Amino acid sequence: MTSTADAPRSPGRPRSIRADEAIIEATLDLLAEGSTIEALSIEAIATRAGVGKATIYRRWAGKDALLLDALRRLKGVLAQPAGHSVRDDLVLLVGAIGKNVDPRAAKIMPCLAPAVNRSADQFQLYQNIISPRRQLMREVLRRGIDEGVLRADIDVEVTMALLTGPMLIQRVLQWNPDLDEQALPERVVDAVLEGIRAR
Amino acid sequence: MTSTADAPRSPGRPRSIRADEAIIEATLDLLAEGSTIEALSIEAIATRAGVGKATIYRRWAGKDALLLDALRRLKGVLAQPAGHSVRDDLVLLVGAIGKNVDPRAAKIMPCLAPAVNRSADQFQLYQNIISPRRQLMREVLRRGIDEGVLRADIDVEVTMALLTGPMLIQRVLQWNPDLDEQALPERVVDAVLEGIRAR
DNA sequence: GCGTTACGAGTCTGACCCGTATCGTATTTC
DNA sequence: GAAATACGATACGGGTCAGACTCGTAACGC
Repeated sequence: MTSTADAPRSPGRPRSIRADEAIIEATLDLLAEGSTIEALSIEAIATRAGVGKATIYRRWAGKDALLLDALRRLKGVLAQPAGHSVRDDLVLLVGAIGKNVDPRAAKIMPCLAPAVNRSADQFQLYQNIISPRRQLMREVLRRGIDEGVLRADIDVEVTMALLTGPMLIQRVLQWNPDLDEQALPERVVDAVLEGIRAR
Repeated sequence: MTSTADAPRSPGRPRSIRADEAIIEATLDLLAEGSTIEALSIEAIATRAGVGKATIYRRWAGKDALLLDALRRLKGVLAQPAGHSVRDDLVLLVGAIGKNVDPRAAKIMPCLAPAVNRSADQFQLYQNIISPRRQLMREVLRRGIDEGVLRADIDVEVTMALLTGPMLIQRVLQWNPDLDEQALPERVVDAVLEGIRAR
């Protein structure tokens, strides 16, 4: 955002907060309605927000800067594991993957996949968003090891990929349309816990 | 492609096969260089291929049809599991996920994620590409169950997601930059086989 | 009230692109 | 050699968009 933290009381009419909101909301709405990131035009955003183009350019340097701000709004709150059962905590965390407070996020997220690998900035943004969630899961796994519920020799990072991957490809890519997304978190956690080898 | 199977010997100059090649190659090259699907223009392809635009429109109805043909070239050959050890076969199949003969595919694949969920056609195309691979893995898992190597009560579809997901998010999304992609297939298969619960 | 800044709406220039058409030329069959 | 079809190149009208700009108006501090 352009705004500096300090506000030495500048003269003139202050910027409209409603315009800020409207621009961000319009951006997210358009994305959620199916527009691709690059098909999204400042003109369309301005029209949708009921705002002049200049009002947008006055706040952001360009589409990228605006998008960055808009996408930040999508970060849902972190799920809070209860801390009783390791299994239940994992089910909660796995179920929270790709599930955001803002329903628009579900439509928007898949669009970010290509962007993430093209610019280092966007890759960093992505990592910043997911790393706290990853940390949460890491802690639960470590707790499981400490409590003796999980084997001590597991690779925690691989295990996180194991738990996250299935849910992510299903939610983002619709990898297998026949899978029951509702029941998946539990299924995944239990399968990973027990293993599939016959005993 | 436009070409009909039968060739009743049409008069006039035949279409240049080199042009066909050049157009497809130019398309894949541009995509691999970072162009997004929708940023890709017929004009850019024509220029890159050293070809007139008309030559492209003579062959394909539009960008979509051309892309469809071009992307078909990326399908790698199916990995062929040896059929001895279930574990080794799974490691082979998991390692083959997202790994294509054409090195450009790695750059192009992430771009398809958004497209897949926007049009039913493209979703179908995607499913057509992955479903034979899925079938291959399904057969290995079934064989494992029949041979008594795998538990009989596992959900085969969930297990496939379990094996595929981690590899896919790592190869396509670079989900965790610190993970050793080389060793991942083996790690994933073994973890899924053994489970992580302490015993 | 005055200077300052923001506002929505609109205009303008210069890109870029699509899809078609038209050049003159090349390559094929009959 | 004539008809047919392809070729690369280029021009065309129609479209969208970026950004910078201009209006007349609105909100703020002094």
